[in-house]
Amino acid sequence: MLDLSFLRKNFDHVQERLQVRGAAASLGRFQEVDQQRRAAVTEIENLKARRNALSAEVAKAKRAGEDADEPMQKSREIGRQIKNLEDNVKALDEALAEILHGVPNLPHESVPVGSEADNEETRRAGKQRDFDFKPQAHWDLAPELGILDFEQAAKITGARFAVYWNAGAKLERALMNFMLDVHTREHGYTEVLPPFVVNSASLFGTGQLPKFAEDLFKLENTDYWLVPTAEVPLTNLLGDNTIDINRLPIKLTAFTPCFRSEAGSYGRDVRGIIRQHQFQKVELVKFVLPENSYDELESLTRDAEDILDRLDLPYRTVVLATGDLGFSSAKTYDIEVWLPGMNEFKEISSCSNFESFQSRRAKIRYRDPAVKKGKSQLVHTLNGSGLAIGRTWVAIIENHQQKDGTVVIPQALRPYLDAERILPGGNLE
RNA sequence: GGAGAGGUGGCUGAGUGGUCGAAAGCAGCGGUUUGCUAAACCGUCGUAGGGGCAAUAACCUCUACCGAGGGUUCGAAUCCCUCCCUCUCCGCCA
Repeated sequence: MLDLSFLRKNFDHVQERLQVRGAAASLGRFQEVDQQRRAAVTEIENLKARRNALSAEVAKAKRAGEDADEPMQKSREIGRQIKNLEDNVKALDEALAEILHGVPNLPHESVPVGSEADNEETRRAGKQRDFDFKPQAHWDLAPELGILDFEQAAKITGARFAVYWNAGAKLERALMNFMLDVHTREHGYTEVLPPFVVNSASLFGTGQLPKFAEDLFKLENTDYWLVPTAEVPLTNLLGDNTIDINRLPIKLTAFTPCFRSEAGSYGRDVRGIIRQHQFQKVELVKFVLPENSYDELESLTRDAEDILDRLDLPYRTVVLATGDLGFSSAKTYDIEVWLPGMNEFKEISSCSNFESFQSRRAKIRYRDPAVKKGKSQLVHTLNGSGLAIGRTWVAIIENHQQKDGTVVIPQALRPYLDAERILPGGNLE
């Protein structure tokens, strides 16, 4: 959410910045509604001031044992006027909120202008292997190895779910532990295990609601939703809070499953486990001082890339162009891992700086006693996948597959599996 | 699931219809004093929105906020209704 007074004072500038991300229309009738609302609010407040004065008169008269019919009569009349106006303001409030909640964040000036085609590669690392055989896609190789099964998942649940067997399940668990260990022991994140179910207020705080409800799973007859990402519980963990400046930056990491309805993506990534209704992820979230947030975005992205480096997985990092940015983000790096079986780079992490877009919604502030009389200010929030475990699983299977149909486990992961290789039949060796 | 007790500022906690944005204490901030640590004393101390005003400074002023939302009333922290949350006991359960 953008700052209301900033928006008022810099309307043309905001309009311009929204234009470059293809959201110029999102402001709608903002100015008109805002003006009407302010006029009505001022009128109500004036009436309330008069009513309060009259109430004081009533109180005074009654204490003195005098008659108070006249001010009571006047006050009652004003009360009626206020009631009428309040209905009007309520409607205008709702209209304004609807507009404001639907306006995406403004792109940072360093973000390339354009569409997805204008995303710019900022880094490339790891060596893409030369295969002396045709590498298989994971949706062929993994079921062949007996570590991944779609038919039984379809039976017990439905499409876009998978069952992991044997070494497949262990690999997923090993990746979870490996990622959490690296981030907590070496990158300075604090591990959290949050609820996998959140309420509407939390989803509003991070920006999924009200606009993207159709992407989520909601539990029937409740205000509960399955988390689409740990970003939601982690970011809202500090919601409605004023943080002491000495505690910043706060860096959190969590493992959670993530649930997404994938409405509107029916034709895409239908094979394999690239796009599932449930996948596991280790998430990184930071709360930082505004002046540091872009440095923090760089280091957060490095923290995510480090996992790929350690797993000998080739990748490239791209900065998303304005038109490809997510709703809440001011700047995003996508990390894309190389998948030789699928023969393409595939997003495995998305690292974003939301500036104050989320903290304004979720009310996450900090106080600096040295500045502005210690008035509280909004923190900047960031997050990124560190990493999506399912896609990392795919990357390991596809990149480290051997001609004989086995998969070599990367060195860094061996202590977690106590094995070097996945054999046909889904066993470890 | 059943019974009961509660939710008030950064914290503790008073307040059952008007003079309450809210006592008191603690913490914080500014100062005075004592040779240090520490203490004592004085002062100050919520948030948000609008207007004065051109200003994201100061000041003045109005409005709102005592878990959330409705209602009663000239007037609500206080009375009524609904919901949420916390605690205690019982039941059930991993």
